[in-house]
Amino acid sequence: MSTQQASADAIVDVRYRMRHSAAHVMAEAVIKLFPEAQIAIGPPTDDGFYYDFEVSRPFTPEDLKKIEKLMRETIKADRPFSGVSIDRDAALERFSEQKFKVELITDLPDDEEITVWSHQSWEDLCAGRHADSTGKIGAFKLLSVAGAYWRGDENREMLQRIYGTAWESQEELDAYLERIEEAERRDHRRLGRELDLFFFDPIAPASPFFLPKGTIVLNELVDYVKQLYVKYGYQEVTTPQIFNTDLWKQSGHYDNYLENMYMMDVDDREFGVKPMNCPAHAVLYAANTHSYRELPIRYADFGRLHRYERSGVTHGLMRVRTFSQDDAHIFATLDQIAQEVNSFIAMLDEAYAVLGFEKIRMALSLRPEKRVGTEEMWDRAEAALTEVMESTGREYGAEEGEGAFYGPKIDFFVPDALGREWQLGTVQLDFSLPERFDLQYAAEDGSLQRPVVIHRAMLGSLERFLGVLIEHTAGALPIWLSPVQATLIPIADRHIPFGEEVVQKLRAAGVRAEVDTGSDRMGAKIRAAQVQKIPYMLVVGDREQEAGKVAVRERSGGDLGAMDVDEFVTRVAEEINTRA
RNA sequence: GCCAACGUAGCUCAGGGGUAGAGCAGCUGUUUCGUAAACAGCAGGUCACAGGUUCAAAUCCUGUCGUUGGCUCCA
Repeated sequence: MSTQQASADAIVDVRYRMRHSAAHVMAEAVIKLFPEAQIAIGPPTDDGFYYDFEVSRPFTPEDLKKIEKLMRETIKADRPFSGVSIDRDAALERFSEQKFKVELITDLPDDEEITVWSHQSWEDLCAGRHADSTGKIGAFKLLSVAGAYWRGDENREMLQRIYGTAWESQEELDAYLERIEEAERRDHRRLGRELDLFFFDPIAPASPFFLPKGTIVLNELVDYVKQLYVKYGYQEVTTPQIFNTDLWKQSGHYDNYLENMYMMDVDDREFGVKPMNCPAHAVLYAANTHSYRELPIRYADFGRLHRYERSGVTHGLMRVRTFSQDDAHIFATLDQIAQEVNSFIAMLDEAYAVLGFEKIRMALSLRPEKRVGTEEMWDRAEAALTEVMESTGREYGAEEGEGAFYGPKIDFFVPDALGREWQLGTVQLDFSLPERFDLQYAAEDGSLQRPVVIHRAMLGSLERFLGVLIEHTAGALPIWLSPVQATLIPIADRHIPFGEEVVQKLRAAGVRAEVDTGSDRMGAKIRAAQVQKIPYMLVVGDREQEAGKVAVRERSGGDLGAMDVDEFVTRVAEEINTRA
């Protein structure tokens, strides 16, 4: 282990202990104020801590202030932490008034050591790792109250969770709070409005309306994906939006996904709006006979999907009720799985590199308890995916039991501005769909064989992808995705005709450009363009007009000086075409 | 779906039982300006929706819808 790594781990450990200790001190304060409170658990988190309580009424902001005050007293008193091991009966006795602790103790395995950690004025059932004393807790702040189910089970008690954050020093705490504020400035919902990309209206809850500018971005993304599809051998198809429920019964969605579907009765028959493309692609495949020579067949579909999501789970563009994906289904032989997944990951890497996504987490999800298919199929499929993952030479997590019931999968996660992870890409093997739709191909020996289906999406939901992209770039999208790529800023009205000429040249070269003809001063026009994150601002005044040039300013603030109009047109068109 | 908070002009927000406010954006006029905000005027709201209390409700109460932060879910 490197020295650098060791010191990073040390910081993580110090923070873990400090935050874990802060949780204890907070519980002590809550019990002082609410003696009847039932306490649940209070662990440290990535940047803070929380503790769950069952109380007669929800906490108010005033309560948080009082709790903070009591916590400061305990921290100031600098009470030492110590842990002791006790036996089960003693533990049950000691926490007999605390039903959640009793439940925890009862559920601990027989050979598990039971410890109690105390900082003198308070003690808690706890596995430990604490600061030496309460004085080591540093700068902290209570952030919010939220409901949380006991043991994460929606059928159990709803508890009140208090979230807090704690850092070694006030400076660190301030820096953390500043990071949160910066993340809020990057919030895609806020930028989506400011940049005129999209908005939401209660008339269609959790369903975005894309304005012309937002639609340009989506279309550019799709155009790019289609370009990759040519290179990687995909065929685009177009399928219906609404299907008779016979399809959903055959695919299994009627039994397993009905609560997420929009259903309707027409002509005394029941129809469902598609939440996924796969059944339609199975119908497409089954419409013809297929030879092994044709495989793999890759059907791509940008069709719009609708999924009813429970109220309370939707979030801006990240989780919506209607969206489209760069979805495709690959019909292949078992032997082709590895190469197909490999090829998909190569394409995904290519796209993510172009889009500037670096922090990707990959997770391999393996067979769940409830599943279809034979053990041999699962063995082969998991082996194929594992082999592919290993061959990438990159880190990935293998998660037992997290696979879909129809096959194992690899998911690709990218964080948003606040560090919350969203699944974008996915590649999933499916043994169920080919069975349900009796899909076949003629093998080399003339026998009829069952293909495997690979579900895969690279960007995933285009809406979610755009949301993450906006947060990553703080709205300064790469030039090829920018709705307006260059804006002409005439210094006085007499320069507008020249500006229009330049814009015509830019547009002829495929550049999205416009003239700011308003009566604002140049400074205000520049500011407006900066706020809109337009990549290039082209100032034209007497000097430029006379010389047939434009004064080029980049949104980064860089001044490239005066350039010949043709030179700039060539340069910017090149930049756009290469997706630089 | 659950817990909580919030919903006032296009946006960001103030007001909090007695005739609806600001900034920005918009429109009009003046200004024609050299790299992040010229000046003036005008217009803009069933205070989410529906009930209730009251002489009087944006304000208090109830419900509904929506949004936000969590939880659960995420084939």
